[in-house]
Amino acid sequence: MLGAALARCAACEIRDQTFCSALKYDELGRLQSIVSQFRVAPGQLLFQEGDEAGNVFNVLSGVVKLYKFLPDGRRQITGFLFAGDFLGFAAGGILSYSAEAVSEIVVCRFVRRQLYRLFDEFPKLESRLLGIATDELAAAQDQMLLLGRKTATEKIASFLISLARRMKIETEPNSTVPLPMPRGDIADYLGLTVETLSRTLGKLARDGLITLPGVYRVTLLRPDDLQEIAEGF
Amino acid sequence: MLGAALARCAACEIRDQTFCSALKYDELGRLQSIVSQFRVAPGQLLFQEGDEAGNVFNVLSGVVKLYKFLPDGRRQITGFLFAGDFLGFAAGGILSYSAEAVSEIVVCRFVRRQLYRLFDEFPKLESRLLGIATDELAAAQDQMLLLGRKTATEKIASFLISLARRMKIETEPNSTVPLPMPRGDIADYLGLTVETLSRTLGKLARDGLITLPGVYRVTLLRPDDLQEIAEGF
DNA sequence: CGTGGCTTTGAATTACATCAAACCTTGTGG
DNA sequence: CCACAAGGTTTGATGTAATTCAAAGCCACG
Repeated sequence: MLGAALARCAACEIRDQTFCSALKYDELGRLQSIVSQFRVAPGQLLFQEGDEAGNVFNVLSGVVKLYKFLPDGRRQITGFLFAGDFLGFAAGGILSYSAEAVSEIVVCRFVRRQLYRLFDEFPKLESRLLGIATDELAAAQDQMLLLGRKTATEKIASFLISLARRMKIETEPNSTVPLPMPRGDIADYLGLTVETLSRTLGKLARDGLITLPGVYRVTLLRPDDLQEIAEGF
Repeated sequence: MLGAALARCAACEIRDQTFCSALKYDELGRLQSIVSQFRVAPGQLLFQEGDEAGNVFNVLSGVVKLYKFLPDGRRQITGFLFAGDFLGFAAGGILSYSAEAVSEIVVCRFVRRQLYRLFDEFPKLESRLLGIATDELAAAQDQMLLLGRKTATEKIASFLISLARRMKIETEPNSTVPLPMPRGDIADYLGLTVETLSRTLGKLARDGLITLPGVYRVTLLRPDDLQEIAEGF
């Protein structure tokens, strides 16, 4: 991480997408006093599997990936995080996954103990965090269904649809969605190889469901059909 | 569910394994006043995907499975729950998965709004629930790694080891672990077919890692080797 | 002692992985 | 400004782990 910068919570553009919005405007000072802001270059780690869970983060901009390894190098990406997302949940104070910047990112960093100490003063913060954890649990179950039971085509359709949703792009015909991560990351998120991913994207394009205007962009020609495929029809 | 029965929280044998232990002994009365106890037969639903999240539960005894379906009947079991486990987390007040008794079970049922109302009075309850959600999130990530990247053999080894752990059975050579669910459930939990599951269990037995003294029992002959396989070595 | 539902075993198929090579990009240094 | 590495992506040929389809055991229960 490069140098820290002062956060200006009151002026935060994405406050209402984060747990910070659990606090009222005039309570933000307490948060601001324990937060610092960082810029992180692509490929840099925010933390690693096995680390003490010293810090937690809010993503202000850019993309973060969470992942776990097997000893021989097989990797499963368990989530991509975007602006407004929280990271740092850790069972037993030890992180069981790694977090790495995919693009250049800006994050707000909280010392976990300081943030958790604020819970006494503002229980709404903890409620909000429980709500976030609950949402993530639901998303994790969706991903288990995807990994365990969907075909390559269904996995990719699901990914494109949910990416569009996460990026708040209207899924009307011909809307274009950025793919802000390389093929290897998408493959490791979907439990596929890059070759299968590439071939299956090609097939979706040949079938007239998408076009690939560039490596890092997809146009959804028939999002409704894509959605049906994603859901397993 | 059959008739309700009065709960006796003060006498609860597994209180220290549940969120209830967040309350002191003399505070249990507040919990007891909002809980009722039920016996549920195998195959009966506690709730279903799409339901309003009206109730939450603690499992007192028996085994519960959580699962999601695709429209054509493909199923992913996202978790098995045992004595002491909590269920009912729901994003946005709607349940995104179903819960069904595998064996005969006994559960404590709370009306969700009543329990969540207690959070104001006892913030420790909410902290505990956040801790539980955090643990489940970590387990969910482990399961994603399993589903996305492990081989059939590794999946089954992982399942046997974690089942032994969940059931608090010492994993020393020759300890026997009950398999309290049918093959179809295990397969749908591991993202396999029953045939592959059956064949791979057979292979583990032929390789001298386990024996199958009955359909619903496994003896772990070499748990350490099994663990190594589970972790992907 | 059937009979229906699990479980196991067998043979054939296939979706996806692996191995291999060609094809871009993008950045860098001559 | 161009040549050319270097890394990511796509395409092709082949291999295989797991699925599918099928049938035979095996209980457990009425």
